[in-house]
Amino acid sequence: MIHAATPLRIRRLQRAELPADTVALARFLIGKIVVRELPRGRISGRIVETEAYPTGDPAAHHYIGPTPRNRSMFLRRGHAYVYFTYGNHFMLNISAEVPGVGGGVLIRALEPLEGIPQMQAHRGTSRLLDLTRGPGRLAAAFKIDRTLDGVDVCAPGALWLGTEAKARPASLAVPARKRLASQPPPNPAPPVQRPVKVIIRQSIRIGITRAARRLLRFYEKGNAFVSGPARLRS
DNA sequence: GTATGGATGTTCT
DNA sequence: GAACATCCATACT
Repeated sequence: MIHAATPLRIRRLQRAELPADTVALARFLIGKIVVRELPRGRISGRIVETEAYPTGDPAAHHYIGPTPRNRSMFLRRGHAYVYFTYGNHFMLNISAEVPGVGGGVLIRALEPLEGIPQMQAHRGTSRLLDLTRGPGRLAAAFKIDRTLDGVDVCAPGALWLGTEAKARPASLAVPARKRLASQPPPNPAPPVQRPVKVIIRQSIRIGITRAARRLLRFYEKGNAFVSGPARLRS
């Protein structure tokens, strides 16, 4: 695959940019960025795999109506729904519909961008491919737990959604020597290798039993950070 | 590479 | 008591 190196600049997504539909949002979020602000620094990762849990889906936690656990999925689109499952793992979802209507997108895998040493510490492994491949792993790497349930991810704070900003044209860039010494460069992240062309594919969802045949999983074809068996990654 | 079983805590039947 | 939007170690092809 052809790759090109570009500097990483992230701008926050506005809620108006998010499609007002769960399935459309699941597709839209592929290639967008999850940003976690922590005292020791920023962690970020590019979304490479999602699953839609749309309104009326019997596999979705919101299917039974609002409860104390799932109420965040009834918030206006762009809020975090974080829950705990299998006795060990937190899962990060993004609410997707209008207030009072249940809908969510599960973030299943990320490609690590910034803060990799912190992710390694949180996960207890140095293996890059194991840091954020799978919903439980990425939540651990990003230190995501119940305290982030209900957070607005379209607002500044501990957890938000971003997208890659276009590199500033050289003619408009502030020369480094004119910056105050105390101000860091706007984007301290190193250049990131990324595919020039991203192909988004669709499949059945992973790990569910109800409505198991619906094609509501989206992933970046061939990306090494996508979870699941090989036939659901290619 | 794929397959299987155990561990864990919350929610639901 | 069972199920669960999972992970890990282990066994095997």
